[in-house]
Amino acid sequence: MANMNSALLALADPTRRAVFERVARAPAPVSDIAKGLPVSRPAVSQHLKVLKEAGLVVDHADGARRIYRIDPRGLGPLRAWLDQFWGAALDAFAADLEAQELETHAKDDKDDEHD
Amino acid sequence: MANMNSALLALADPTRRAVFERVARAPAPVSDIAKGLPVSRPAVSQHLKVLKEAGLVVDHADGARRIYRIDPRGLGPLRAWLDQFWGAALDAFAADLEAQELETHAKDDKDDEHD
DNA sequence: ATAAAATGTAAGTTATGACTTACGGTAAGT
DNA sequence: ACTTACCGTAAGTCATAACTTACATTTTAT
Repeated sequence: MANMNSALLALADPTRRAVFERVARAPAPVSDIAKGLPVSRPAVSQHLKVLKEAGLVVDHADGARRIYRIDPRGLGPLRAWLDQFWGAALDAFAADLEAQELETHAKDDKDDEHD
Repeated sequence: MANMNSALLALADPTRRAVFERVARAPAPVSDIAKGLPVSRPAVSQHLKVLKEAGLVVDHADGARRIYRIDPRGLGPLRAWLDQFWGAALDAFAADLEAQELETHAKDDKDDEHD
């Protein structure tokens, strides 16, 4: 998949996000990742599978172990989606909100309005 | 709340993300938002409540209606969290991955992983 | 005053997913 | 060859959350 939807779904779970952040700090085998987490090793394997299918991590064999590392490119679609609302929308929001609040106040304080 | 976790949780659901995108296009009352979606109006109300608690939308009364509009500032923590991995990590990833693949090739050519 | 419109919430149902233990397969050590 | 370590997956349990209908509240219109 590796689209914005799968990345969002993957990162929404706190445990899985902890796995992602751990892998982001340094590449590590599954057992090491599970060491610092309050869930079992198979649970970590399942989380890594979801992260991998979302394009957020990559793995490679190292003997009997599998080393997982972050793939920051998987965050690209999500970041692009966010930027849709971040730039111009932020400025527009401030102006719109202010104008809207002025209207609301004018309606609320109708006993105090003049002109 | 209005932290990164709540924003991520809120935007992970496709229906709720559709509500968010609809509100982002233009402020609208609940009924109008529900018009273009395949779920009931109360469902939209519940989604809007989650989005509001995550700081992603704001609402104000307009007679018997409530107008919802996007609050792009709610995306701030999420964006900041993403940038943790986006900048330097992206460059480091390319170099690390290349080096790692060289090691893998040098040791053995049994790489069977692909997207 | 009554009715209608717009919305939020309560209650109940159901699907999904996060977790566990158990098991099978592969690689390394003795 | 046998044992140990590392890992992925299957099966089953359980909590959560997304949805529905029903109801209560507030505002507007007749």
